[in-house]
Amino acid sequence: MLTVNELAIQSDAPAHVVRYYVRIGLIQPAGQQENGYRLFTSHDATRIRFIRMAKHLGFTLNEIKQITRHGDMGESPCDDVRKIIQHRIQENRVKIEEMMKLQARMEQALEQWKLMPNGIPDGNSVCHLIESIESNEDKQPCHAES
Amino acid sequence: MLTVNELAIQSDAPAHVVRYYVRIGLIQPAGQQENGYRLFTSHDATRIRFIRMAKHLGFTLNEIKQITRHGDMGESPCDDVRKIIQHRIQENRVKIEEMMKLQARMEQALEQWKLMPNGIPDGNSVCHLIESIESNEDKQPCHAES
DNA sequence: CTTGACCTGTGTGTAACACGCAGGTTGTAC
DNA sequence: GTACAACCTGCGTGTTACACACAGGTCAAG
Repeated sequence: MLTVNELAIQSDAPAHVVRYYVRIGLIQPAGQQENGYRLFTSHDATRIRFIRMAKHLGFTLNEIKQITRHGDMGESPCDDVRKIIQHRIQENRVKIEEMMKLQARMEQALEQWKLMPNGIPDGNSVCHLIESIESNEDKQPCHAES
Repeated sequence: MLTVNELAIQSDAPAHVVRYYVRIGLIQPAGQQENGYRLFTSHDATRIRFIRMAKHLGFTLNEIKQITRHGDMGESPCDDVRKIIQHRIQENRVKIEEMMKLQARMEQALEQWKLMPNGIPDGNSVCHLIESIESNEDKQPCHAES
């Protein structure tokens, strides 16, 4: 039987992360010491390593919870796993594109600002650097911000 | 004097976003109706448009708060603005790289799983698809997850 | 016995909203 | 003049995956 800290070492995860996983019900302690300390088995270390691998692959903790729940009930989670990651690939592609657009905007702004002096704000303007950018992008009615 | 909804229309931002900005103190109502409805001026509409522009450039709301605070005290925020965006460009570059690595991991996993059947979990394994990935990456002691 | 280092569970903070609630307001139909 | 529906109000809470703080418990050294 392992305490939180021992489990953290066994599973190669920070102790506060182990506590968090316990708190949200991703892992359950097998028992309890008389002083309230939670006790775990080496099976939980395996479980935590699984969680970390799944996270590394882009699964959220909620999805991992569903997957382990399925697993614990003897059902195969593999179909869900395939579906989720397909969806996540699409999502991520969009996010990356947005972040690259943001990157371009930021770099362009910084370049443009090199030639501009610092201004002192008045009632009409807060920061003329930022205000000088605005309508470079075409404004469609959709909301496509980061 | 404008109500929240009118201000939202004037500034081209969703009303719930306007309410949020009020809540965190990014904008303050100029007055109040006797029924508790908050009232704003057209100056606040300009302020909100500024906030949205700054956000579009990658500034966080906290940073924008600092910037507007500086501006309201008559100090030039321009130096901070330049520094922040330089830092943000570095940060964002790292994030994009991480997300592209994640993308590669996900795509590679999905490809690899095409040849694998769905398994039924037993006591040792939750999902053999996920477990089949693990040690492709070299494990450095640093934590380089998303 | 006391000191100090470490460990424990739990509460709260993070970013930027989204959503829901109970109640207030406005417009129209009757 | 009132009934009803649609809309609007402020505010509380939920979201993600932790990080940090806190007050107290535990253990070995001196």
